[in-house]
Amino acid sequence: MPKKIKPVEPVDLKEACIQVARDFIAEHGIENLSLRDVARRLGVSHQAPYRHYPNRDHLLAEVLRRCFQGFAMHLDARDRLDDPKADLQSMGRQYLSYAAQHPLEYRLMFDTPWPQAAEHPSLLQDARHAFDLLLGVLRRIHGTQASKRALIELDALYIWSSMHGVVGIMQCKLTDRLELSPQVPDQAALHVMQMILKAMDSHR
Amino acid sequence: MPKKIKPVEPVDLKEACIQVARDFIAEHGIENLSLRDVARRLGVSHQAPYRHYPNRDHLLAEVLRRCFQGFAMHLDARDRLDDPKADLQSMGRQYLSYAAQHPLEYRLMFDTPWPQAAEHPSLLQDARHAFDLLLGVLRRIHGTQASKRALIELDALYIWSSMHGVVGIMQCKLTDRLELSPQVPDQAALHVMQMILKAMDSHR
DNA sequence: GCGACTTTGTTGACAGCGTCAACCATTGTG
DNA sequence: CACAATGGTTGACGCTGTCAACAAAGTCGC
Repeated sequence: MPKKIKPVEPVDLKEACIQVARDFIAEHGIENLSLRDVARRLGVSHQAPYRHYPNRDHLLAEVLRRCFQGFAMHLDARDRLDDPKADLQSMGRQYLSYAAQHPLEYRLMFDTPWPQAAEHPSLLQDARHAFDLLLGVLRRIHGTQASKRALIELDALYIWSSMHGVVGIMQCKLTDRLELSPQVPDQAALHVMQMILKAMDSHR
Repeated sequence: MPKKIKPVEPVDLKEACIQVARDFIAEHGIENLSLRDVARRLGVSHQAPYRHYPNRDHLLAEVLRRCFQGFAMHLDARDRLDDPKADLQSMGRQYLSYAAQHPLEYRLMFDTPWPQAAEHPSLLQDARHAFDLLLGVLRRIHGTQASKRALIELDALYIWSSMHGVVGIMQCKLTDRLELSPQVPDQAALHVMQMILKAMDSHR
């Protein structure tokens, strides 16, 4: 399977590596990705990518960054609604649809130990940008007073946690294996969103 | 570092492999664990473990199973309280303390792609047992009528999701990197538990 | 124009990995 | 005693990431 040679003569090998790596990960997940395979698919020697990335992790970090950009764009492309709580729901649905459409990228972003993040500040920045989208919606709900800042961040972490958790549980198909009631898996994500809104409603 | 030879002559190499693997994972995480290293630490040839495990994943599955057993025991060792909601909180705290004390095992159980679960039914069984502890507490809250079964399972998934999510976010130290308000990281887990209880309180 | 230097890519090596195959030692059991 | 099973060893294979040396081509100072 990894023999699919693509004898391109890329204008920019650096960029081509990222693209090939993204495609591979989207199809087969990150675990079996190797730099040598990337090189092979580009019809280039196994060391060529090393001219552009000091090591595997740096390529990974760049791929990860692109994923976060795509993720943020996906969230941004939601149906925007005037009512902030309705907008939060819309964002939640969009979060779920991203996870459903790009399960492997999702896992890469949120379930894979990051390559020494300190060494990749721009990665951090793009991740932060995605998080800011959530903070933005919450600011519309709670207001922008400085006193609310901590509350907003706590709610953001809570919402993110819950959504991330349910996606993770759905993705590893644990639901199948725990012998739950038949309708439960389908409803789980929705239920989580309802619970989040309930908890938000009873806010001080 | 992996040169630490331990020339034991174990009564049971099969068991010793598990123990060494567990120790290694608890100390260095799973990513760098290799069967050859396990063998080396046991002062045994690199193929010896293959007499007892057909491949790497089968050893991993066994390690994972032990982790779930330990995890369930930890949850079971909580302060048991008569009030079911207080007991749920107690369980939540215990969940957090497990994650704090055994971060690498925790990640192994919940953030690592499982070795083809279908092939390891006993692993599934032990994971299920841990989940049952949560279901048990929720049954004390919601009652045991059959009509409540789906609701209980949905709540269980929700609670698990939220707790798992916040642990994951705390563990990958994202909180440090998102430039949150200083007090937020400390309060995050607590806040999530409060939100869970709020959502549960406003139940139909 | 030309040498020096940089950029980009190639080839070849090395050690570590999981795994397969063949072989050896011990230990019951018929 | 023969024999098979059990548990361990040695050696190989192809894969990986990475290091080192080298080659070709472009770029700059003079």
